[in-house]
Amino acid sequence: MAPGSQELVNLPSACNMKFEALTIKDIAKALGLSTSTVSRALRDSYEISPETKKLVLDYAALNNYQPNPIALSLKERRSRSIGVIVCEIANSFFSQTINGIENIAYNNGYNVIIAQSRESFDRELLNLQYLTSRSIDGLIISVSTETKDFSYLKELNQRGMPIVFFDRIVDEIDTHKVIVDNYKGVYDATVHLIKNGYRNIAALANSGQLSITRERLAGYKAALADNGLEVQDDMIRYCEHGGMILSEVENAVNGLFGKGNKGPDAIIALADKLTTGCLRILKEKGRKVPEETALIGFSNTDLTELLDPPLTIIKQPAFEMGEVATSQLLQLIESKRPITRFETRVLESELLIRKSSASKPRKAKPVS
Amino acid sequence: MAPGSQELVNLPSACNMKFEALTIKDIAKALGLSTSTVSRALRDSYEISPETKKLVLDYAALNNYQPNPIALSLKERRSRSIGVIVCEIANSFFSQTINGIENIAYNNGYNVIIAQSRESFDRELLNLQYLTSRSIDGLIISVSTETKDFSYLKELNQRGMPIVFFDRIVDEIDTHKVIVDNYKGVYDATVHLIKNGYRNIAALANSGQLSITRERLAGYKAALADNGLEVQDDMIRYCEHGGMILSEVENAVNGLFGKGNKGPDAIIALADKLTTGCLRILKEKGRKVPEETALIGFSNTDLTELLDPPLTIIKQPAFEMGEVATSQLLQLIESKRPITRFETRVLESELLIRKSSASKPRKAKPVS
DNA sequence: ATCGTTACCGGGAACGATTGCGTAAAAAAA
DNA sequence: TTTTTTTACGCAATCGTTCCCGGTAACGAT
Repeated sequence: MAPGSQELVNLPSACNMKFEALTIKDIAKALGLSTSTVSRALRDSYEISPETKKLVLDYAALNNYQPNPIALSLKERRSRSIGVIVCEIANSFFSQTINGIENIAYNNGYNVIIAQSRESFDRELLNLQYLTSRSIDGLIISVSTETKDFSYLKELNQRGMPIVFFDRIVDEIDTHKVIVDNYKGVYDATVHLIKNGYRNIAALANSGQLSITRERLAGYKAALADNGLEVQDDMIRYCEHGGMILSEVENAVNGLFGKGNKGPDAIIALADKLTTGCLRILKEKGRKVPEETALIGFSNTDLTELLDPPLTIIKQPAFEMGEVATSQLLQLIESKRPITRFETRVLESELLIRKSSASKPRKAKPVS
Repeated sequence: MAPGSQELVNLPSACNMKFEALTIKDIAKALGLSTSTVSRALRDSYEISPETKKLVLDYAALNNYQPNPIALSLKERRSRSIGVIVCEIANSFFSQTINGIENIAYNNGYNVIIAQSRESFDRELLNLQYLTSRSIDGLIISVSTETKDFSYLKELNQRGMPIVFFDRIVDEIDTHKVIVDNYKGVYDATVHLIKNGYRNIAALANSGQLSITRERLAGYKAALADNGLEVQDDMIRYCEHGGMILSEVENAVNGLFGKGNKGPDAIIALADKLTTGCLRILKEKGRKVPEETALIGFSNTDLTELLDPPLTIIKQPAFEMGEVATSQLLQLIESKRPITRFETRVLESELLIRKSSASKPRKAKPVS
């Protein structure tokens, strides 16, 4: 009896208690071949005769053979999965970024393992260890607002783990990065406020060591300076926990309206969570937006349009950022020879002007 | 020379091009032991002398040994990862659920692979195949609004894949499930509208075959009936794509305000995406909320409070739902003997009353 | 001195797939 | 017909880990 004429139905029966996938060994046994032959037939090796190939291929197709990715991973010493660490996925910016990441990753046969730092350095470290212990092939990360110590990431990178940073990048680690032009985005937004008559503009920022904080504040300061306005240090407030705790934002905003000063007539919030947090606090304090205090800030929620008032926002191309980051990472992973020249892709942010930054009703004299 | 006195520093050097993890074999060689002994020492077997154990354990700790999860997976025929399919993670409800899922999963040494169906049946199927080919140990899923054919899921389940449904469940597949009391949630919300003077209440729903649609509409109809109001079929509109396409919501809402009828004085939206979508359309149409049309709906965004007007919402305990679903799944996965009795956990939703459903200004006669 | 017990440890076969190498048989060249 | 080449396949090692078998000491009991 020819091998192929055997019954094709002796696959693991559907009544098995536990799902047992068809293996290459099963095919070999069923067809009276060796596993090597089956493996080569499936990979379309030239060493296998057309007849045998057809036999194997047909059997595999009929019984829905799927190569075991775990065995492959062990053999090839790669897991075909990449790790992503963000502070939280419930944040629109990050969930959109993840969409972009998954888009590219899945198309290239990689799966994505997502972890959340929740703006905590400890959790970030924990996630990092977890992910590396799950032997990921590469890492995409936007560091937490608490992170000051990058030694672990640095060491990981030096030991050969491909890493791509996005949004909150780390200057001292040389690798691919994706950001928006934070300087320009905030500069333009600040100028927009100034043009609309605001003169006492405060900034609400994440912790100072964050790349986005530095770049965005630089844009803010430059815009003020270029328009003859003084940069006042007490008009810049930092939120060490990135607005994860509302009371932190509350303290920051209250600080702006502290004793003695009349408070800012506009606030620019330099992160998603801070923007909506700030609006919430302003409403709680009963300050009218934009009449008493204008508000503008980074955000990627499409709900900002429906807020009261509709919020002027700086929007990042989150989806695209995820796509770019993943392409860069896959390049690092799949490159034959080590890559030494790294790129930092800078995308453009978008300023969506709405009511929260409407022209200031001028009841006083024009600006000095 | 005693085995332990060897140098402990000949680990894979940090200058390796590619990160090479320490294996049990390396430890064995370095310590002059066999791999079996090292393995047993690490697992604290009684067969190993305390001295040898200490030797191995110290060496492992010093050189930061991490067992290779892939090799373990291959040996134990389990991947220690679970798949999650939701329609989109950018949806607050789902991202919060995922938080709950990850919380439990990570604490139990599982990792989570997330896939998005984007309310498309085809993508759901694709994800399903992808996840199973990545040999996940179990699946948590909320089916897409398009899904009418559950045969693939059913077959998968019958072949032994543990599955837990949440939110959008499938009645015909017998397994653990987590939902909220959709009937009661909508019933109460509808009664709330009636109490506030609304009489012509429309419902905006996902596609009709979805479990949540059926349950929620039942609550809606019962509330109307119990209060002597007639259920009008043209006051119920369906969105086959779950509001992923805004024009779909627009058509549905426009249908409500069609020719001849004066339109509803209140709308209850039976899904997150529909709620905000509906508000957007109402605003575009220039209809005042709640004066002309009240709005109430499912939502889990904390931004609804800041909307114009602040939205009355039915909020689901998303985080808890994720936790419960994961606990159930782990129970299915790790149970020694097959589980035949399944539970459907029903949690309570929360009605947060805000301005969008405020009492109707009564200019007419009280109700008949 | 011999046997049985206990304590400790190693050999080697799995898990599922790939791959270098060896080698039959068949085909081609001599 | 003999030699060489080609074709087509199998054997066995490998990846990192576990675990079933052994096996060998030491020790007390007989």
